[in-house]
Amino acid sequence: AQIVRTMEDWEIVTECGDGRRALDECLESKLDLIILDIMLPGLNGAEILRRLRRQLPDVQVLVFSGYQDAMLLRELVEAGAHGFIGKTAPLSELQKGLEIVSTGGTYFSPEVAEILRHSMFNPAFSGTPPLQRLTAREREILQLIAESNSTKEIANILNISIKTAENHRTNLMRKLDLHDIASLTRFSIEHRIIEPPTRPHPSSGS
Amino acid sequence: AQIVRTMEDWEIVTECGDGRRALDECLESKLDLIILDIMLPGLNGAEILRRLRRQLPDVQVLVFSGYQDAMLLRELVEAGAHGFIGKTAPLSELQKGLEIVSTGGTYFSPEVAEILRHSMFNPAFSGTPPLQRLTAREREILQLIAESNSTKEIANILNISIKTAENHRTNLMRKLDLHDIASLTRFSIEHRIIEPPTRPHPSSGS
DNA sequence: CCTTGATTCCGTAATATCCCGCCAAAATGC
DNA sequence: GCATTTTGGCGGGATATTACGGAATCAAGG
Repeated sequence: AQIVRTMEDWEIVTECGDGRRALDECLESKLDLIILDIMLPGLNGAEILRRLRRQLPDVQVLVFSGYQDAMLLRELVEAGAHGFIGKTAPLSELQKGLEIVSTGGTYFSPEVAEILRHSMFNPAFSGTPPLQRLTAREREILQLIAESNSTKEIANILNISIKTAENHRTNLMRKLDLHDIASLTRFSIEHRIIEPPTRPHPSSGS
Repeated sequence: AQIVRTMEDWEIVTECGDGRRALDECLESKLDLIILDIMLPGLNGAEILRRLRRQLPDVQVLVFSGYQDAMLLRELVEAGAHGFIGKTAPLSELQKGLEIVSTGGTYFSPEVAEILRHSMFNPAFSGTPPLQRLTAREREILQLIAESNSTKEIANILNISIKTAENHRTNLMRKLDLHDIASLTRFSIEHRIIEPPTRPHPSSGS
């Protein structure tokens, strides 16, 4: 996650690869604008966004991601993103997005906006997706499970008791109707809670 | 899996969506040529190929798949595939492949052959990949684990005792240096042992 | 202000499963 | 024959999973 402060010029303040740390950094230092990279281990971008919104309702957030499917975009918009830039977008778009978002506007790159418009009138998106039925805490535990953390490790990471972590897992399993870790892992990949595993492909490199 | 018998004309004999059943069908009915679709639940195509080779060394196998990365192709060639056709290939290629393979030859579509040639001289492929260090049985158990089967269920599916299934799992976990189900699931997706989960994308359909 | 609802937190208990050692016999393949 | 694989067992600790109940917190809405 790259965190940018905008005073008179752009200045990179922090850059960290862990979701939970990124959230803490955002909350501590009072920023006006944040460029959020999703797909972070420990706590994914959409989750960071939801929490940021509650505690810092005024901060502007520009999401920066390599994936841009309709579900993910809707999730980010509902979580309060002010803009979205694909990782393949040219630098000019990033600059434009930064200017607009920093002045309180919203900016989505053209293709992204098109996807969002389509999804608005798609009945397939009318029902609340099962992922949204989970609480923030449950989504957090789900990601940690899919990242191979045991219940004890999760409890240590979140500073809660083992039993609490177990209860959260029980609840999210019931809500998702998934009752084993392999299913939760696949579900997390499907719904972009964790990074989709990519097979090493040496034939196209080096 | 589509199984085709070639007598004078092409005739579709069986079509089944389960890997283990497909293997049984192949072994029972004596075929000359098999079109094998990989990525089957229960037992993936590469695994079927390895076993087919042992019991039916003379059968011709044409692999039919949507994925065509270098690792997967090498795996299939080593397992004894006589040909490979991508799912996006035109019907003419399939026809050509069928003719060549049925007469004892080998056919790989042009792009696929190119990928294979490159991989031959790529040092990244020199070392034996960890997946190959597993035995056939261990790969089978690995897939079933990643498909959310419990140890008891695996034992029932394979008609072995629970303890045996546990031993296989223990051994494969040690060989892969992965010690939890979430890791095994992600590994199986990376290495195409199970279907890579794809997020439903309603904006492009119906 | 107070209540409601949701969320989060913590606990006990019981069962099932996982995961790890150790071991050994039968089948298979070279 | 010999190495590998596959099969099976005993024991035991750690963890997962479920079910039950209770209490503190917090964000609204009456």
